Amino acid sequence: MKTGGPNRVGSGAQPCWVGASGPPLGRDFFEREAVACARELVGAVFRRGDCAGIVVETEAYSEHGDEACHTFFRPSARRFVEEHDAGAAYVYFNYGMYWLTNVLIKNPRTGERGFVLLRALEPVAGLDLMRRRRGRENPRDLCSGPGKLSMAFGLDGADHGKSFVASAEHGFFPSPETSRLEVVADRRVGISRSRNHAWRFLAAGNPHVSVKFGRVK
DNA sequence: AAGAAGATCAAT
DNA sequence: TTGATCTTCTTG
Repeated sequence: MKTGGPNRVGSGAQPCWVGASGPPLGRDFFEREAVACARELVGAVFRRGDCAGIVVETEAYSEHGDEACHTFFRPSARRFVEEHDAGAAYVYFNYGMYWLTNVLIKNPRTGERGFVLLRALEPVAGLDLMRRRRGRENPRDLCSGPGKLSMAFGLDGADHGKSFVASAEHGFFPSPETSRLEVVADRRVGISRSRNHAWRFLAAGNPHVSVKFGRVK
């Protein structure tokens, strides 16, 4: 599919964007377990402004039984979980250089809470804007990592605390890819604690992931 | 006040 | 493999 801009298609109350096949994911999608949300977000379309991409890699972090989750060692993260609703953007600055983007997950029935880290997207709209923001040409260099995709989509501290439940500004949409893609689970990337959990989810064989399946040390 | 660690990236 | 770069949290 050739993409020049954010071609709005379809009609009616719910707009559909490039690659989207239905209404945006609502709050209830994020009111479940983080691991299930992370797995099922692979294949969805994320849109923000004129940019959009298919989610091809995510990671789940859980408040309980997971020492890699920020809530385990950051009081500010625990406060964030208390003060925000499911679907809120948790955007933080890492290594003094990059913003990383998460979605807050809260299950009101079980009380389980956690995050889904967006690790890689396959760009489908707004590529020229992404190229300008990233200073790179190759589509594979635009969103193939959590720092890269945040930069490509212009996500930063100003988005921290905003809701990712669909708005005029941004949202997640189901896409035909959701059912077409094969999703595989692997160990998470770049962490030192709780590395045993297979909570990284990838679109099998997709060239836009940050680290290929099986390549985590 | 100072130090260490950290969910990364790009160049060498 | 290494350097860049800085916020959050802990310790003294």
